[in-house]
Amino acid sequence: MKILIADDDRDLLSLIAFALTQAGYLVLRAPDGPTAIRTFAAEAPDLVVLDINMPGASGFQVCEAIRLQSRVPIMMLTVRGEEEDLVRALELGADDYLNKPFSPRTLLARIKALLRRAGGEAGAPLAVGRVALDVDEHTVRISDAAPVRLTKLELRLLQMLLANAGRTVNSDRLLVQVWGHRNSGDRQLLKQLVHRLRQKIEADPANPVLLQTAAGSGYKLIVE
Amino acid sequence: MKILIADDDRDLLSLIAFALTQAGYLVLRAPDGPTAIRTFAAEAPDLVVLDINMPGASGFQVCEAIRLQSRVPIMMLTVRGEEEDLVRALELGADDYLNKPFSPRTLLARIKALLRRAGGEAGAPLAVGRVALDVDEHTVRISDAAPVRLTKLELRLLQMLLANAGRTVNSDRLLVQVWGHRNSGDRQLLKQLVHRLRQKIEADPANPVLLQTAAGSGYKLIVE
DNA sequence: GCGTTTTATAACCGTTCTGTTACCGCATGC
DNA sequence: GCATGCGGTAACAGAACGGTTATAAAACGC
Repeated sequence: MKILIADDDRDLLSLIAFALTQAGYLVLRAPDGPTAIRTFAAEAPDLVVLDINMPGASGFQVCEAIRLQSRVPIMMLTVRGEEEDLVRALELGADDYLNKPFSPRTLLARIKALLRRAGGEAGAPLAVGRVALDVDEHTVRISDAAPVRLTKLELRLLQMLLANAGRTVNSDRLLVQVWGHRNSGDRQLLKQLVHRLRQKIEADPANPVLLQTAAGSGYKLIVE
Repeated sequence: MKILIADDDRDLLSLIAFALTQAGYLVLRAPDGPTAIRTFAAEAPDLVVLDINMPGASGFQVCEAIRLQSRVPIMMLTVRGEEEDLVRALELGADDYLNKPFSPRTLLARIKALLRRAGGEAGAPLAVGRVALDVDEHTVRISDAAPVRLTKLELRLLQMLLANAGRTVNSDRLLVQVWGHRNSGDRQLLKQLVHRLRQKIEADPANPVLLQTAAGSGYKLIVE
């Protein structure tokens, strides 16, 4: 589980990072808004914690930017009493908020709750239906077949599709989440990667059952 | 074995340093928090002893800073009665504590115990399956073969793998845990170390059975 | 001090992965 | 018809990766 934390208070950032690392999460840090947006695109974390006051781009702007491309759970850090900020954050699509100051313990509890609510808090093997992904080992297992080894990019793509299992994921979003920086013109990369992934996970790659094309928009993973 | 001691009481520092040097350890001293953090980064000691009250940065802060990059054993020196401090220290990831005042003999005993159990991350046994690691002697024994001498780094790597026996350990994590500070670009170090370790513990180093490669992610130890 | 061991750095090689280019088939629309 | 856009496939070259060897630098033991 990857968690992105954006806060310009270095001490607080360290404290939070430490607490979450201890709890077994992989922590990504961002000291300001632009970095947060870039890191989000590059790493596709499973949850985002945003401070509202940050240099470069406020938590609001970051929240908005992220919501354009993802439904990842977002937690906002607010200052007690600033009711207006809170309302605005929730309107922009934040999922939860926490008043400063708070204890790491509280944050951890809320994060766990949020992840649970977001669906499938799984530790190592991320399994949905017939698809079981082992991120550590870089392998997938389809139904009861032998595990197949995946490359870094294949793994990322499958992670993204699995996180949105059953729903179509936009090609542009996949490009951003898998490669992190590419412009949307680079469709060929995705085409190739899908093709290579199908060779590995489909019984009949020419007639895909799991990884289906949504013509004109993107791809989706069928796991029933 | 390098031990870093951080304490602003010069007399106590000298006493401890003397006792540990006599016992055969290499002692690094730090009179304050920032120095401790800097020395840790530069020297990557095998154990850290921290006083809680120090100028510059408290033992808590130093502990936190170290834990962000390493799982090195940390012992905290506390004042009897300050229960809260103790709890906080352990929460921050300290491994043991000692109430002041204490005798050098007691400290030495506790340090030895800490170093002994430092191998396995959650107190894992030093012997798993066919691999038996003797941290004190710097040796491994595979099945019933003769014990093999290991260097410090080889030992550290094997400790980390053994602590996660059967599971893949990420290359970046290994770099951090074995060297303590390296950036992830330094793959060559790990490559070399794995190679040297295989020469020592594998029956056929060209076809490793115990220390296997997980392509794209890291290495794992197979102990069945 | 000296020689030995250990660790770091560099270079080379084969394999795998990734990005690129090209081509094919198909549907759409003029 | 033909041009165009889109998705799938094939082929290839450069990059990245892991293993190996060699050599330099640092640490260690005496």
